[in-house]
Amino acid sequence: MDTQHYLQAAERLCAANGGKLTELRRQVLELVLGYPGVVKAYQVLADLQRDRGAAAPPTVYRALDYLAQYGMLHRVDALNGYIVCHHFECSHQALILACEQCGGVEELDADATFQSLSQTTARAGFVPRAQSLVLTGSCKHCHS
Amino acid sequence: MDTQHYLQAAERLCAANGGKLTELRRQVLELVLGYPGVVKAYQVLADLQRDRGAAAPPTVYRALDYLAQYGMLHRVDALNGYIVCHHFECSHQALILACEQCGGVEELDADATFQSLSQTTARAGFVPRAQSLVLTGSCKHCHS
DNA sequence: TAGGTAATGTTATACAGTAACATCCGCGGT
DNA sequence: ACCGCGGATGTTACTGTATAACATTACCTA
Repeated sequence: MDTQHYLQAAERLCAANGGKLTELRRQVLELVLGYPGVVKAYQVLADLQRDRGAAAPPTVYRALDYLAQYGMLHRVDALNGYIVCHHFECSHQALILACEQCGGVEELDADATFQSLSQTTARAGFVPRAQSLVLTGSCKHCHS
Repeated sequence: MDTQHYLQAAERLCAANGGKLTELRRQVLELVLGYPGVVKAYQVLADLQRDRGAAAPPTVYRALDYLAQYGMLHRVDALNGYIVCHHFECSHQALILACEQCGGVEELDADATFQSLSQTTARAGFVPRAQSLVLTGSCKHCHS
């Protein structure tokens, strides 16, 4: 999916949730799209300051939170960063593989895994919130 | 396992890895043990300052890192905190269930789950590092 | 056009983590 | 006993991450 179609799909997703892909959100989404892997909030902030002259942390955090809330981005806790989700239109659970060596990130569909996890946690009476699972490790290019 | 036996086991674990459960590390471990769920580094720092008069962030982070390195604690990225592992003596993968409502944390053994995850990631050529998986959601006392 | 709501701007600050270097302390070798 | 070494801790200062609180704007609608 190229950037144009991606952004159109993002607009539809926002609209479907009663919101809008505002100029700021679109700009932030494009910035994150421009990075191959995980991006930090303050990197986006710096880019934003370069592009539009002024921006403060809340500005970028609000946009990132919004985009993550509806699945266009995934927050990667282990890395304090964000990655683009390239298939938010299909309902899915994401399994994010973050390489500790090269910083690269890959996303797998993990509906089946999530099912099996849910069964495990059900025995403890625990209901997991739909979310992204993150594994750190080494990717195929990096493991020695 | 009561605190006395737990600390003795911790001492053994440190020794087995060529280290020591120093006074500072023991103190930090006891502090974390005193909390029912997840604890933040700066909470431990405050406790430490109360108990011994002075302490700076590196002091507590070094101790926490050491304890987590050998499995006495687990770091919970999603919450920027740490929890005690009550069964570090059995080799295991931890599956941590963190309740978003009450802040409570439960830990399950997840060797089987980790196996299945590894199989999934192997198809992408990815080798996950042994680590703790964290799921957020709602525990049996809290889901409405 | 007044009033409400969502979004954004602004300031300040809280919270999290680490770099760099100084000091101490226990221990093996002589 | 003394030296020298390495691990652990202390200290200072800083960088990075995130949010609270409030002001302002933009836009829709009654």
